[in-house]
Amino acid sequence: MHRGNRHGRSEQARLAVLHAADDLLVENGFARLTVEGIAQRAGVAKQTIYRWWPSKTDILFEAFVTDAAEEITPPDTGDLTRDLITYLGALARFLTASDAGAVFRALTAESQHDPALAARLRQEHWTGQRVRDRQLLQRAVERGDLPAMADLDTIVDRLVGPLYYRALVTGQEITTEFVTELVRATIDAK
Amino acid sequence: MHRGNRHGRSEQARLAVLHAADDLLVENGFARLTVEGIAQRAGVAKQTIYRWWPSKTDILFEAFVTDAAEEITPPDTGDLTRDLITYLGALARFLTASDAGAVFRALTAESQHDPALAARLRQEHWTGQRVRDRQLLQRAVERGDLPAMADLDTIVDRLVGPLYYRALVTGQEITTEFVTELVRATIDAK
Amino acid sequence: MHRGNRHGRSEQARLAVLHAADDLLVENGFARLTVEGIAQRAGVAKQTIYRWWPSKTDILFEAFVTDAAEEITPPDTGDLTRDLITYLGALARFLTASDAGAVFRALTAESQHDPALAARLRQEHWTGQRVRDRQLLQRAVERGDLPAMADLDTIVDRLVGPLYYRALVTGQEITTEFVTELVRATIDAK
Amino acid sequence: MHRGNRHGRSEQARLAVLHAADDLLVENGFARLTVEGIAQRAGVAKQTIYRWWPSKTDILFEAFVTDAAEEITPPDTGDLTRDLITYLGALARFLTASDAGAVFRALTAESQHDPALAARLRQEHWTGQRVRDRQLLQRAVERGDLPAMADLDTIVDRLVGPLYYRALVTGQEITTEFVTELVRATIDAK
DNA sequence: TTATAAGCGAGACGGTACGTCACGTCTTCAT
DNA sequence: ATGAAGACGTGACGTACCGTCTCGCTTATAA
Repeated sequence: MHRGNRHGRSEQARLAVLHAADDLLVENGFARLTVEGIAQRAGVAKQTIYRWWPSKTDILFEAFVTDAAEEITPPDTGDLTRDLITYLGALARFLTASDAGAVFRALTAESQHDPALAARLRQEHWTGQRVRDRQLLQRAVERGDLPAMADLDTIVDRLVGPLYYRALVTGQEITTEFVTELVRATIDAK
Repeated sequence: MHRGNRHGRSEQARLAVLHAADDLLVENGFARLTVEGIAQRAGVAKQTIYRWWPSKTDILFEAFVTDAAEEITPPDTGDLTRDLITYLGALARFLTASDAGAVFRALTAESQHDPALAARLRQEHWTGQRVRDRQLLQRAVERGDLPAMADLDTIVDRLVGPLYYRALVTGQEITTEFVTELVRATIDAK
Repeated sequence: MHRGNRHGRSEQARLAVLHAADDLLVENGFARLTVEGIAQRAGVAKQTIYRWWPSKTDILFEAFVTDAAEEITPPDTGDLTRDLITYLGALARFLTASDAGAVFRALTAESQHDPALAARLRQEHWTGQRVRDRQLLQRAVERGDLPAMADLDTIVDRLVGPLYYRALVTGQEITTEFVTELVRATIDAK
Repeated sequence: MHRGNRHGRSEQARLAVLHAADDLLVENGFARLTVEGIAQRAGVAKQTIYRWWPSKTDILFEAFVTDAAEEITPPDTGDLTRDLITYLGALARFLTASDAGAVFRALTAESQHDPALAARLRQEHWTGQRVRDRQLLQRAVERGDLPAMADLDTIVDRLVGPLYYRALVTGQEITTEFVTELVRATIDAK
């Protein structure tokens, strides 16, 4: 329960802040998310927040990293097409319908205005996420389901790119048909 | 510079505001863009801004719509592959390296936090943009360069989605090879 | 109602702040007097206070100068002893029992910690007050009730000094007998 | 430096706090005197201060009582006029030019805002100080240098009052001539 | 000669108020 | 009627200290 400093930081306060930030984001949206509001909701002093987090996006970041990243880990059943359809469906649901996805969207949006946040997202999220995304294809290559010379990075982008695009950029709906056709056209036709 | 009169709104003030907003966004980023700053830079009263624009994103929106949308109109030379590569290259440059693209990124980011802005972007930008994007493929269908039963909407998403994804979401570089491979895999292999 | 700047400062807000500061000082004491409290009581924005007054002592100062200084102007009936007893009695009451006196005590106390305030009190209060105090004696000299060579400044200090001393320093009571004896010993015995 | 034990408080810490408070008051003034600052300067934990002193004025009070009160004990050579002039000169120096006097002025100022401190000053300082001040006159009465019926309390106030008034209230200079004239007029003319 | 407990340095905590920034509204005056 | 100027009420910012609260270390007795 204690660490680092002599007797250290309150884990209770830390978790209260993360949950309060999460809740308030989902309830009111990022525009109305204030450090004072988080402090009040968490029953914590504002100074305690500023002591440990440089800004409110850092709070969201920690909340995101803590409990959200594994929501979008691809499955591995050995059936590439089925795995992809499952995964992209879960990804669509994460991006458009989950609380963790709301945090992700807010962070991605803010990273357009904040290069430091953008860098942190790249280093602490995308590095790992791209590895996880590739693995699905890598295993298919190893099984012989995909040609060995395929540029896996580009294939990953061709699979997930259209989903992020619809969810974050144009706001179009992501239907089952769209996902199915996307996977079929990208993989099967190869 | 005083232009108060009884014959309607000052075009001079309008343009000064749009350019000031544009410049300040590019110079300082969205986070430091304030209505007061725009007013000062434009040599205009704050009230004049609030009289004509509900919020600072509306200023950016007008600046974007006014002089930016045509930057990303697809060409039409009759050679589908070449046109697509040209277009996607221009799109990548727009998204990552142009002033108008900076405004677009800021608006897209804010639209994550602001449903009204999201709706306005859909109605006043994406509706037209998707039509323009489809036309390129539609003409290819008419020429017989693409099969008639193709789901053009999905193909559009498969072409531009990965670009927006890299530019706005992961921040990865968009190389010529990436664009070429993307077009080849999406169109030629069909 | 308007002055200086183009259309200017709100007299209503100014008075509300002065009265709120006065009231809160008397009710709660200086230690609990906060700018936020004054703003709330006055129904005024904190920024409005900071726009016009550098600190809360400046508010009190303005309240003091505005409506308090003339409470301690010496009378002039031609009877020196009687005038002095009347005046010193009023002064004692001002110092120990009046709202204006509470403001004066607070300002004098703060001036011990704040050289700028001390200088302002000297220039804007004591300069005039000492002139008023001397006039009483000066007129007595002119009437021949006091010897012409008397050092009036020192006599003023010998008369009012013990009162301020008791009221502000030791907190002793100031009785009628004390005042009478003080005047008798200082003036009559001369 | 650790001095924890089971037999009471650390004299070292106590003195470090008193000296730190004294020094910081003289260096920065009362307004910038904080418990945290004292703790840091003294190399002592904040809690150690709060364990032994209810507030920062109590620290100053202890510093004042410890090493300052005897600076203003009247002399006794048998020559009343000379003793008074000596004493009032020392008092003036104490009030306007000594470090102990700075502490005294700060405490007196704060006592305007803090009735508990005012009461403590009366009981622990003024009670004794007034006795010491009277004694000078009392001995003169016993020697026959002053009439037996004189109201010694009032005479004390008439002698020291004008000095405190100038030093603490109006900020006027206290010259040798002023002191001499004050004593002459109060004592000799009697 | 060991254990025990008081005093200590350290510093995190919930708070209050600070002084600043920008918001969006308003009123005035000049054009 | 419009625009430039700018004061206003509002609300959040990030900081400074407040006074309280553990924590783990040091040390002088008392078992």
